[in-house]
Amino acid sequence: MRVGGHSERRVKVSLLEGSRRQTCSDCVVRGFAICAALDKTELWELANLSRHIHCEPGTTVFAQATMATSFFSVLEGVLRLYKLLPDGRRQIIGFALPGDFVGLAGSPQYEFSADAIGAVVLCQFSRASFARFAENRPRFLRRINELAGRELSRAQEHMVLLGRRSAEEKVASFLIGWRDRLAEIGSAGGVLPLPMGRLDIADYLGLTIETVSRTFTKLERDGIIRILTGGISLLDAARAEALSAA
Amino acid sequence: MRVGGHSERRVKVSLLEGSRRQTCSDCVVRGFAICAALDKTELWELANLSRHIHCEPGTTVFAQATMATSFFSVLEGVLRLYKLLPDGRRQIIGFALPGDFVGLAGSPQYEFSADAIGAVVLCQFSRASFARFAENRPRFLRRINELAGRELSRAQEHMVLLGRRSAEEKVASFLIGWRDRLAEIGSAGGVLPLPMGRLDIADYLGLTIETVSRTFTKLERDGIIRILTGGISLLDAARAEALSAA
DNA sequence: TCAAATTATTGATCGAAGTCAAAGACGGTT
DNA sequence: AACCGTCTTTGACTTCGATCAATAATTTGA
Repeated sequence: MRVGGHSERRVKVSLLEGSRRQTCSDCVVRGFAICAALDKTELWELANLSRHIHCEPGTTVFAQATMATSFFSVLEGVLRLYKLLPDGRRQIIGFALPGDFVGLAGSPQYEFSADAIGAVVLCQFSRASFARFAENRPRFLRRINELAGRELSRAQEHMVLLGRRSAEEKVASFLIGWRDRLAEIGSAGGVLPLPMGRLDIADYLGLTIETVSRTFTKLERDGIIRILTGGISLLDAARAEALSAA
Repeated sequence: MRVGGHSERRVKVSLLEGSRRQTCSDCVVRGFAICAALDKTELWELANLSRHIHCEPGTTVFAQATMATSFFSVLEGVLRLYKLLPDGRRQIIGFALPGDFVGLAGSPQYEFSADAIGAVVLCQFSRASFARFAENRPRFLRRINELAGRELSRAQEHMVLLGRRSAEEKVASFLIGWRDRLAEIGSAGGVLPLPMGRLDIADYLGLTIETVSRTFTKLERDGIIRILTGGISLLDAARAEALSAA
């Protein structure tokens, strides 16, 4: 039974149930995805290079060290992006949300793996045709730079978290960061859905599943969050932010 | 006195003593820096936007959260790039070597600080004029993408290191990675100069200075490295690589 | 609606890395 | 060459998070 008197049946939280469209011009992520930099004609051209794909929960979209033949833009759902060590240790390097562009790599192979958490819809481009399309479109190239810069900046913030923060700070930072990312893509507040499991959170934060679980429990005991099935509710955002900042 | 019978006076190792030129076309880093994508005319134009600056050891080139008015390309020496937490904890997110381009940020403020380790020569660009120069040069923009992608890929590898590797693996990975980066820019082998101090290494690896020192000593006891002042010699590269990979 | 499988929580114990403290080595200066 | 300040190494001890192990909650599927 849960500690702290919260043994009632947990409220179920779900996430990002959008409608599906088939044309780029009224795409769900049109405003903030890679294609935000394009005009109508270009959009139509790019549409002809793309196809939508639907992934079942748990599907691997692409695997580390395989040939990087495609790029993807997330339309719906969440991907976990991770790298594996030869002995099976896993580091999740990020979660991709609607609007995120995934698969850009320096090398001809993917440098990490990506799989679907829950159902996912992707916009797929062949690497070659995408590169050809981008080649002489400075506006588009600048847009790619912009997204890559944002990605890099997130990676740097994550290095600080992994290298220099305590377990409690890590979990609090994760919750605040997740909340902010959902807010960016326009998700409701109040309750925070966490579609990924504890193991994913652990592998994202460089912790074990037990430590994550204990830390969630501690945050709940301290009145900072309320644990729900499939998510949490942020009872004391200010305190969580304080933990997450310092 | 050193453990293991290595108490003789240590050999001093120094690094990257190149000659200085004032024109772009025979710049030391011409082959692999950002400007590798430019033709003669463009190079001349870009040269007019840049000035060389020399930094004393320890100088801060730019500080986190200040206005990002300039970009830099490293010509000689090494910069440490780091983020600070409010309470003073530091995470070094990378070392910038000759050819590296530094200061690209999503935001108008620098997202990390950079200071010189030893003497450093930089090629400085004003952000605004650099952006204007790049704006309509797809080749140049693609070059920026390429460098940013490499940077991102390094950051991802570093997240795995910080989140999922033991102290010994961290130190071994650092040494192998450093060796490979020096090799890329054409540095001699045999002895590996380490211009940064133990504290820098610790803050890069998410460890304390004591743990780094103990780990160096252990690697030396195990016959994998030999500790020299200002560097190490890799006695058993294969064993170090094994530690660093798995 | 119940049983099996999966995922999350909790407890007890262990160990890798951190902390505190002291000594040793090195580099610069006079 | 001797002194001073800084950086590095080593030792003793502590602690945070990992590991091992069991229980509880939730989901799935017949």
